[in-house]
Amino acid sequence: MHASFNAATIALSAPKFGSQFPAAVTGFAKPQLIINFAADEEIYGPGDKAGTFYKVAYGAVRICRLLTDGRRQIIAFHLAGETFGFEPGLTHGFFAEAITETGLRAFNQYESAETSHELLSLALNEMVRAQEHLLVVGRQTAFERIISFLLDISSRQGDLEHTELPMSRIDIADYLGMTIETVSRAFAKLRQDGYINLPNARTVEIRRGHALRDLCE
Amino acid sequence: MHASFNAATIALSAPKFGSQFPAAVTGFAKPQLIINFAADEEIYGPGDKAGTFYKVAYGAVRICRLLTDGRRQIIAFHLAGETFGFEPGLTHGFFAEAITETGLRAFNQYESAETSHELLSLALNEMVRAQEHLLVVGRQTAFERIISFLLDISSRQGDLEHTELPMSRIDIADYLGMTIETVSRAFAKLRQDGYINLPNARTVEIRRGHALRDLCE
DNA sequence: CGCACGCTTGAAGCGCGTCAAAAAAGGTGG
DNA sequence: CCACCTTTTTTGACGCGCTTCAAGCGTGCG
Repeated sequence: MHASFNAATIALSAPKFGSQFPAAVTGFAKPQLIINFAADEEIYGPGDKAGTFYKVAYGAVRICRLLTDGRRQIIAFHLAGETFGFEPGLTHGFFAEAITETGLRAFNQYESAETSHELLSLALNEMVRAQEHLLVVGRQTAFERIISFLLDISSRQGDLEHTELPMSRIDIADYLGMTIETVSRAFAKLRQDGYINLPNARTVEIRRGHALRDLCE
Repeated sequence: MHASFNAATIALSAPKFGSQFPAAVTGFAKPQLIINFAADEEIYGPGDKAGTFYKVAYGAVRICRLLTDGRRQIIAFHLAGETFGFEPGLTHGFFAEAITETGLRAFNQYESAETSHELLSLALNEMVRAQEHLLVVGRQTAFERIISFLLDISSRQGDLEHTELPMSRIDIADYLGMTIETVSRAFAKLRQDGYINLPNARTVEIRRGHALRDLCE
């Protein structure tokens, strides 16, 4: 909560960041302030002022939304190197929370016209990510969803054979629109069938990535 | 198929359109060419060259994606006045198809830097639409999904008490991640419980919109 | 150590999908 | 306008996949 407040404060009140944005987004920033969040700490929530976006320095972030009875849908996970936080209006409509201990670099969305094209590209990619996730959640079986998820995360981490899952089974379930029990059973089945190793609950070693790809098309 | 080819041709080879884009997007265009499509005609498909976006003059459009075994997910419906077609890469990743007889105005995405902000806004709105739809598909019951769908479509058409559905039950099912039978049963239940009238399969009269809103939160 | 929390596994129930067929709507030609 | 066909929608019966409920298991931390 405290660091969350700092995040907004720093990002919105430090005009000196302006000239660095274009370079920073592409990864060529000068040494820059990193805002740290503890596990499960809120980064922003519905109603909070928008206009800032974030690049994950380390850790992982979940974007989610709740129904009034507590049902939760995680819209996206963001890992190190990825960018999130853009919204069309003046305020956020979703929660962003640190999953593990996480560091973020903040950028002001309206600071520089030069970033507009870059920002458009990021927004479009995020749009497509959500759209493709719709296919997974809407039309794939529980088993296929887990496979899609594992292939997605492992490819984004760069190492197919050794994948660290920063998120809990509950997070995975709420991302894929299922329950933790079904998530767990799907993992167990994949291990039994020799597609993956599970040294522990948060580590996945994909053994037959190509075969897995075929299983969820 | 034939008109589909025309669409791409006209939009990409007519530089005279350039100066009109900013005004056109905001609805102040000079008289402009409308490309017509028959019902179920493809507007573009995966692999087709992107860089053009479209504003629906009349009719309705579905954006969808297929799994290899034929399962289909409709990502979005676009009604008269709405804009679609932006993609991050050089080629499209989805199908766009006319649902009914439809007329479109085409715009070149890269023609004018002035549209960049406007385009960003459109892309962000489309991103949020997809993200919110994820909550519906991932976490709501079949019954709630139908309610969300009806409220969404009717509000976009402007008239809550009299809503025309341009799309079939199959389209609705593929949009909400369910089957046509379940869609039909949900409609029947809503009618039995007095929430809606169904003069015919494509016309819905919402009788207790506020109560419906409460039912799906 | 022992409690707490996250994960796994089992058993039972239910919502939705599947299969099947009737009913309604739309389209065509006479 | 009606007869005939096709397509869409509705309705019913049944089965399965996933959720729910419940209990064990492993691991970390005070």
